[in-house]
Amino acid sequence: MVYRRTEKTVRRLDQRHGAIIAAARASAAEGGMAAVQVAPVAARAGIAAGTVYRYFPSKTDLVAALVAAVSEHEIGTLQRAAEAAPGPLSALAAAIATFASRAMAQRRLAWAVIGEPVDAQADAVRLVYRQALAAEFQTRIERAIRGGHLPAQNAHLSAAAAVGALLESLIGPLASATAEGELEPVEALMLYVLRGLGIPDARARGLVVSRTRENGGETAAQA
Amino acid sequence: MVYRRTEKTVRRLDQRHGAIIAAARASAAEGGMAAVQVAPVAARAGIAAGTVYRYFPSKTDLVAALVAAVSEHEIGTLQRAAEAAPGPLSALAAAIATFASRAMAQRRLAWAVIGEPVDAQADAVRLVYRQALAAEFQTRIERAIRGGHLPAQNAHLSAAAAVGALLESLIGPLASATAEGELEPVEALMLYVLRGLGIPDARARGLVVSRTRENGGETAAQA
DNA sequence: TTGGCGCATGAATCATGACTCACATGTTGC
DNA sequence: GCAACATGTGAGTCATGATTCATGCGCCAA
Repeated sequence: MVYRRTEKTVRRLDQRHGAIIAAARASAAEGGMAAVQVAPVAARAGIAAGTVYRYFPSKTDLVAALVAAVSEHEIGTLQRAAEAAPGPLSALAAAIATFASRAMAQRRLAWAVIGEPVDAQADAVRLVYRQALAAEFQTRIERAIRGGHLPAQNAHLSAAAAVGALLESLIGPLASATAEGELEPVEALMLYVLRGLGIPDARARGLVVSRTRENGGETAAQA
Repeated sequence: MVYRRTEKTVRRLDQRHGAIIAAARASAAEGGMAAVQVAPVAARAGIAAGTVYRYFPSKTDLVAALVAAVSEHEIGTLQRAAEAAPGPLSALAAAIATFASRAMAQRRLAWAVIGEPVDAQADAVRLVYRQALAAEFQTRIERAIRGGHLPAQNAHLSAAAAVGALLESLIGPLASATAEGELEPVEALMLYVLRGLGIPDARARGLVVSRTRENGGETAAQA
């Protein structure tokens, strides 16, 4: 054989792969999933349209990669926040708060990745993330129930309802009134969600505190 | 002039107009909004594709008409259910229960009309319905707060959160586990939503009762 | 340096599905 | 029955945007 990828080449290819996802991410953050089109993304990444297909077999795969990248990053952040909390209940609250404030900080991107419509293929990937998110909540709800911190309930349903409440009121179409990055709604919503789970006095217990922008920042980080 | 629409003709045209919407509705109920395509809808209505354009200037208008028809019907039903209730709180509960059980009975259609993505144009119409729904809840929440039945809260946000919780856990993508038409989740979810609004003991107060299929039926009714 | 292969290019091709329009068929009023 | 107009038809046109591919360039190893 007369050709083998050199270290340098591999790095360049990897970097380009990342650049394409970053470009897709930027497009999504700007104009939602509808703006994630092959030609514009390629232009943004500084390459030709055809080149995209050297890295992703189809646009669907590109979207899937984008969703996966953002998702993994977000869920990881959320898990770390929860694990740092002292008890099961505050872990749950931390998970919710982290998701909510980060979603608010990047409304458009968050909605594109988790809420907006796409084709059936890509939707499957999105579903995985949505489920992972709900599963994360569900696990912590169950743990809190076992610890006697929450009343008995259908944890699966409650988790789904919490996800829905978060999405709809913070980043979904009904949320259009509040500005991107605003944080007051996050507090009000947390009180709602925690009450729904069975904690009538979350604020008194210190589970919800006025926050400025603890986790809301980190705008341009790559997953 | 030698031609004027006769009563009979007007009726026939109106009926065909309705038939097109019904066909669109059937398509949506079967395969979601993506299945609402001009040619199939026309075939279903027993007419040629071009004829659709004698009744609707564009597909977007057809979708808008479909959404409006379903929405008005649903919101009307919901309002009547609420008004029949004895007090503000049970009116709120009735509105939620009605929406939830009817949505469950027609999951796919409900999701298509209110949740699924479409083009920007049609999305505006959908948003109107979604907002009307949230507004309905919001009004009743505010009324209950004024009556001292609910703690003070951001009614707008709470309404949006309730809508989100309902959509997500009953008919949204995370709901896939439960079968269409099933009603147990409705009860569990109502407890969640009412707790979120500040009613920890909805069942004890008789606001949530085991129901078989009070409002869930009415499958094929036209709006 | 050079043969050989991978990589990049972007104009051309394809697929999908809304929309048009020249023509056919009905309807109305006389 | 007929002129005049409305309504229905569906094959063809168009727009959009993903995907392909013939071509050229650059990197690799001997």
